Amino acid sequence: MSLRERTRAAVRAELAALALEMFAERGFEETTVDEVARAAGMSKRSLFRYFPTKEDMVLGSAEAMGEAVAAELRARPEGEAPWESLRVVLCGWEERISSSAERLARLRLVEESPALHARWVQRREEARREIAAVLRERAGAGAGAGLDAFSADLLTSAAGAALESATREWLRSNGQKSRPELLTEAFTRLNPT
Amino acid sequence: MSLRERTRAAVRAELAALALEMFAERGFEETTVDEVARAAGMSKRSLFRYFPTKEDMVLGSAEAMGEAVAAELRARPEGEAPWESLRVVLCGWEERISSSAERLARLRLVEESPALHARWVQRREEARREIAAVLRERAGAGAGAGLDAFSADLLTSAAGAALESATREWLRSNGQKSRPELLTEAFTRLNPT
DNA sequence: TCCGAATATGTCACCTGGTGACAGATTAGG
DNA sequence: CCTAATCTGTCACCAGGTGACATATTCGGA
Repeated sequence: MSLRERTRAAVRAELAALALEMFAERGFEETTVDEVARAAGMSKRSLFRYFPTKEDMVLGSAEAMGEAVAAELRARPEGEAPWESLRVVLCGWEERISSSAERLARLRLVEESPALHARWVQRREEARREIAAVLRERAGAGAGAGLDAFSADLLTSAAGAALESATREWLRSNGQKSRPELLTEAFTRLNPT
Repeated sequence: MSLRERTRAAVRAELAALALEMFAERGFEETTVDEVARAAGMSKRSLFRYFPTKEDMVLGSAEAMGEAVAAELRARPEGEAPWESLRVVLCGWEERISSSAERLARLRLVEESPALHARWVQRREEARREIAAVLRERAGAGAGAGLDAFSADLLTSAAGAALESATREWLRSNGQKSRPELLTEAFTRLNPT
């Protein structure tokens, strides 16, 4: 990575942190992009050169997740049941991500702001599509081989529901409960055939 | 209902039909509110007096559904398992709604336009919250009495996933398959404990 | 039938998120 | 140090909404 790319990424991270702070304090809708820009010492136009939309200042680059999960899913053993694959990959992902105070603030913000939540769900939907495609194209024999579109949709949507419920419960516990455990519990209760 | 309210509702329905037609033809994002307004022979401002947002011209008044489902849910027998209650109510609802060509067009539009889909999910999320509250406040004994917040969230989110998957499969079949049957299938496969 | 009050509409100005275009400042890297 | 790539600000603009105010329409009662 070149120096320019690194500085750019650093500035972006700084801007995201600033924006998150301001949004958490004064509310997402109530805070203007112009205000964030001026607090960061730059113009609205320049700020929009770092983030495509206002929502992205909070959500960050979550589009990478879908692709990564899809790749990990492809690496799972052939015979494994798709639901089990999803559980392993998502729980593993969950264990790797830090459940910091910043994450709590961000998720709370997302949960409370409808516009933000809508964007967030949209992101997850894109990821879900990718993951469903992986499940459909699965090779090999056994229960999880080459799912039809309906089954792939149902399983991935259910996994999304599990994630969502685990997140909300985590928020209710003020970040005290273990996210991986919550997710495992949700996956276990939902046991699609 | 007074005459004014009736005419207002009629005009609203006419406007919604016009908007749906225009959006289906030229795309949702590509069609301006001003264009719809002028096609309807009124100003942008007046059009916005019939619909709070552009998206509502397509989605209509879906907020009534959440409340109605919640009410029906409250009327289910005390001992019934919550998942079964959800299945019965939602499938019953599905059987009552006409699966017309217009509905197909609307759902296709919603599925294809990200902004529209986001709004739609948001609506369903509001309904889900209401329904989860009903499940939590359930009286009586048995498996479904007084669910904790996590269980209520998980079950309602899973029901949402079932609805979503059934809808997408219905769209893939060009409206040929039976929505109630698809929904029943989805509910049966997802069998949370 | 006519009048007053409620309601619908149009117009205008304005805000916010977002984008294209262009000019000038900055800086990486040879 | 020089040049080319990049960053930045400014300005104009678009689309979705909203508030305010004036005007027209229409409903319901006298």
